[in-house]
Amino acid sequence: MARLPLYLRALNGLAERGIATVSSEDLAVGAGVNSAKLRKDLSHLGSYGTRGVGYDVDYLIYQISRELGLTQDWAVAIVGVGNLGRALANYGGFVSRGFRVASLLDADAEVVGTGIAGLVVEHIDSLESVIRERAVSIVVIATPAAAAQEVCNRVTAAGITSILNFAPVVLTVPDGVDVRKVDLSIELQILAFHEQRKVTGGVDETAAAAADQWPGTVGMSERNQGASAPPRGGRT
Amino acid sequence: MARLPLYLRALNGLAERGIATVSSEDLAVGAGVNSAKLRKDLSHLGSYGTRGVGYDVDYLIYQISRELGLTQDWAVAIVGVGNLGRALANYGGFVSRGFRVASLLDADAEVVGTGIAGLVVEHIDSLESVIRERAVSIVVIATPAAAAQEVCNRVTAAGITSILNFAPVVLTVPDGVDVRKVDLSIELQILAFHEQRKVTGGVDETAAAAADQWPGTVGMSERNQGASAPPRGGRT
DNA sequence: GTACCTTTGTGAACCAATGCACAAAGTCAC
DNA sequence: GTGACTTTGTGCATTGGTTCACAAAGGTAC
Ligand SMILES: NC(=O)c1ccc[n+]([C@@H]2O[C@H](COP(=O)([O-])OP(=O)(O)OC[C@H]3O[C@@H](n4cnc5c(N)ncnc54)[C@H](O)[C@@H]3O)[C@@H](O)[C@H]2O)c1
Ligand SMILES: NC(=O)c1ccc[n+]([C@@H]2O[C@H](COP(=O)([O-])OP(=O)(O)OC[C@H]3O[C@@H](n4cnc5c(N)ncnc54)[C@H](O)[C@@H]3O)[C@@H](O)[C@H]2O)c1
Repeated sequence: MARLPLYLRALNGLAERGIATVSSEDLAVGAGVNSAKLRKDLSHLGSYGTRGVGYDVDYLIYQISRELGLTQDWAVAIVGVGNLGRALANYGGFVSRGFRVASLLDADAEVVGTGIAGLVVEHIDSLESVIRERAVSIVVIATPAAAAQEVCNRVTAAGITSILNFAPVVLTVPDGVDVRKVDLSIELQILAFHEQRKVTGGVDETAAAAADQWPGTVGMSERNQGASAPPRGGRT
Repeated sequence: MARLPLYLRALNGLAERGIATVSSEDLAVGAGVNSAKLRKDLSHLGSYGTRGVGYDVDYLIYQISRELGLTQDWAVAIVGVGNLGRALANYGGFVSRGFRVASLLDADAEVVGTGIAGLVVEHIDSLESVIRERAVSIVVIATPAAAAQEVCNRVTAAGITSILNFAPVVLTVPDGVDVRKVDLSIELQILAFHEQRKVTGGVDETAAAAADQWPGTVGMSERNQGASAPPRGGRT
């Protein structure tokens, strides 16, 4: 379940503050979810709670870590060492959670060879050998959008089945490969959407009126001009 | 709907390639969703398609942009100019989508005053005045976790109702405030979870065996050994 | 003008996830 | 030891979202 990391984060916070036991209710608040949902999620791992008392924090941390596979170290390679790649490389939050940055790779000769976060940036040509020799199992793609699919093809061909993609494109991958994407622009757009709703009290007031005046080239007048870029190829 | 930005991204890609019309089927592939879902989503905005032909790309871009509130400019302030804050400030993808970075703010005297992406980092003390004077409507929090709630309190008090949070904490906010969070560690943990499943063919093989040997303090002897580590500490 | 073909928009079935509510289980105080 | 209290684990109804499938709508060709 995708919420386990959230619980883990909350539990770690409790452990740091020296709290030994927590009820589903309190933990749910800390993780920002409903307590019934939390209990149901945890019950899928087994019966690790004690009725009348709650859950033992350390023990639950261990069980969730095990379930998530965090009891082992994962080698991660970051491809594309630009603004974002550098930030990721310097981020301490990965290492502390069992993710080890095993390699930084880039195509730019200016960047290759420079040192970042204790690593030397390697050339993208060595991608396959790095993956093989350092047992990399997760690849982070932080290249420009145009290069992402190409990088993706190479890493999947090299046997990688877990990819975290920051480039704003939908990656096409073989079956069995997991891709998770993070698109910050999309997050902002969703916020803007809600923000707009708050201001106008719904798009139906000012905007709907403006909806009809389409400033675009032709509108869809006579025959959708260039339109119908023959769907289905040039099948007509 | 949270998928509109995805469609918009795919549409922009089509527009750049000079494609004037697209069917729901093709667009769905480009956005990585089911075509029926896409049609249903779009029908919520109104009837903007043409049966037998599809959707006019430019017109649909306009309609979705309007729905998302992207026809106006949004002023964004980034609080916390560390590794991540700098990457965000340098990212061109925001500006091109109608988001303007109006201010960079930080608490560190070393950082305040330095120039990044054409802006000068300002001191966090001026947070409220910056928000007010530059009509900031969205705040991005990229501070360490410990400072996030405090920053959040201040910006909500200043009237902000849209926050994008990168710090790994659950923010508590007044009603009516939207918070979206991005936690990269969580993304990696989810990948690790699936990766582990692939390798072991389910946690029930090797791991379940290991489940009972809890290395924690007490170990739980007598009843239901592994399970139920004496909640409430080493209370025995 | 007519017949055919493509694609939309949507009713209806389906599925998964959510939340409620409560009995069972265990703790704590005395 | 006993009884009251707390909290888990889960059956069940509900909700929301996804997918199927198809009639209606419009375009294209001749
Ligand atoms: N910076 C951000 O805050 C941010 C936010 C959202 C999304 N993104 C996305 O993340 C990606 C990276 O952003 P960025 O700001 O770091 O861009 P950037 O241009 O600063 O960095 C991209 C890096 O990738 C390298 N690269 C290009 N082609 C490559 C290839 N084929 N193989 C390996 N490396 C290659 C470049 O040399 C460069 O160092 C982009 O797709 C961007 O849209 C970035
Ligand atoms: N760097 C990453 O790739 C990454 C990935 C995931 C999550 N995060 C999270 O994003 C946040 C920032 O990460 P980072 O790597 O940029 O950290 P960082 O330490 O490099 O930067 C944090 C910045 O915030 C400033 N700051 C501290 N307290 C402040 C306050 N009260 N007001 C304003 N500014 C303040 C600091 O001066 C510093 O410049 C952290 O919470 C981190 O967990 C970062």
